[in-house]
Amino acid sequence: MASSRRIPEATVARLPVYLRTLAEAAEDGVSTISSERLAELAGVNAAKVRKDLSHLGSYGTRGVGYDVDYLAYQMSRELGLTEERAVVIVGAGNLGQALANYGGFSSRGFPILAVVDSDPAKVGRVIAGVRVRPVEDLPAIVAEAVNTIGVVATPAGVAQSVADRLVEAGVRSILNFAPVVLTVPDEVLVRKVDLATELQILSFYQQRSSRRSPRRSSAGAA
Amino acid sequence: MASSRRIPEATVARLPVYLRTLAEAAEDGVSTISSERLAELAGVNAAKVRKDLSHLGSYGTRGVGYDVDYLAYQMSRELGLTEERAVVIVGAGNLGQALANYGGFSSRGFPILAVVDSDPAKVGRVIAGVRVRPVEDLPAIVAEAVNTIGVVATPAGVAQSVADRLVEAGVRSILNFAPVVLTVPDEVLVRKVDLATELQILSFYQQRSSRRSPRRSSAGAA
DNA sequence: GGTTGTGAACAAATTCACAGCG
DNA sequence: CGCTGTGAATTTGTTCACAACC
Repeated sequence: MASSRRIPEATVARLPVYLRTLAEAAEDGVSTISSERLAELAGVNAAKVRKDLSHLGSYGTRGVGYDVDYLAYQMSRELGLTEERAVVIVGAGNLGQALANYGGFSSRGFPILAVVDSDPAKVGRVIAGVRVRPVEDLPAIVAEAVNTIGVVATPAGVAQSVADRLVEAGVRSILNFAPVVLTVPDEVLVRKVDLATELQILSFYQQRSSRRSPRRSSAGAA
Repeated sequence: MASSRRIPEATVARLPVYLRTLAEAAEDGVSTISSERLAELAGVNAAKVRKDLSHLGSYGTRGVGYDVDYLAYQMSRELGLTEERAVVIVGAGNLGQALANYGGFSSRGFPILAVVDSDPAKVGRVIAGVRVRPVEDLPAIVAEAVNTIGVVATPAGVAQSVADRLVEAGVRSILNFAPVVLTVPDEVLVRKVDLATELQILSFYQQRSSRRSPRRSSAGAA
């Protein structure tokens, strides 16, 4: 038995992928899935899938595979998705609007609590069904829900001050889209998504590939 | 001497962060920087910075540090940013529009060559200064430039067919925002950005933090 | 003195390969 | 027999600590 706690970081990063894959399989009417098949759909290798899942517990059946619904449930629970979560987007510019309109947050369990902006001209507009509120409302907004995640979708220049306000308002997790390293207290969690960085990484591997593939492409089957 | 080729994947992923940090330092008039200072600004540890930079070559001066401009230049070169690059965005929905309007691509060396969409209603609109063109134009668009990177900003359902068309049109690198695992030939490179995934990862760590910090937060100094 | 560059020690992650179980 | 779960082997990445050098 190895269901004990402390799940490796690399595993945690893959759980959402497995979860999405399982949801798709369930929609297709699949009720049982092998590590081999799950690996194929998730674009990883089967041994890795088994090792990853073993960190959650022994939810498979030898000779059979994993029950899709049960595994998905256990995974959701492990990811904390069974608890209430919400998102507040700071910055109603292009990116903030896109994130609000992008259905993927709400549909995957992260309802958008509010969008705020410091520009009075933007306050009052309605984006994705929610009215843009002033940044000053942050403490009140965060108090409205538990476990609220702050999304920083502002220009780089103001990102740090926005982060400070989020922390002050009680936010403990931040998803940062601004190309800046945020400084926050130890107990606050930050993850960064930098779009230009991703392009630059692609650029690196692109130039040195005539045949060499830097183990990043998805399994090739047609 | 350790300037020899084959840069570790983990290092490559950090180079863009160093590069951005160096650019900021240069703007602030800094001409020389130590690994210690660069590490602080980039939010990593100094030994790691030195190890990372050593993979590029010996560009530092003992007792002094690194020449900001020179190091930035070497890094750009290594990342292939001195060569012509361009981006074609597929999908003129919310995300596609946001990505086009988001200045970060163009300003960091990835001009937007075109935005395409399969919806005739969207074709012809002007987004971020470029007219939306029909997907059928992809081969012509890709032929207009070298090393074009395709950005998939479509709903999940059509992402794979879009990827197929990009590959057919000659694209060798794809940045995928759709929550799907794309299947492409081995020589094509794919990187995925999944926004909901990021939230789910935050969610995982959020629930189990009362004091424990999962080594993800940025250095805390105030 | 100060800072790089790097071997060596350590830690994390991946992959192998197979025993164990249904 | 088939597939999971996992120890052991391997690979990759991080950190330490210091000699080399300006």
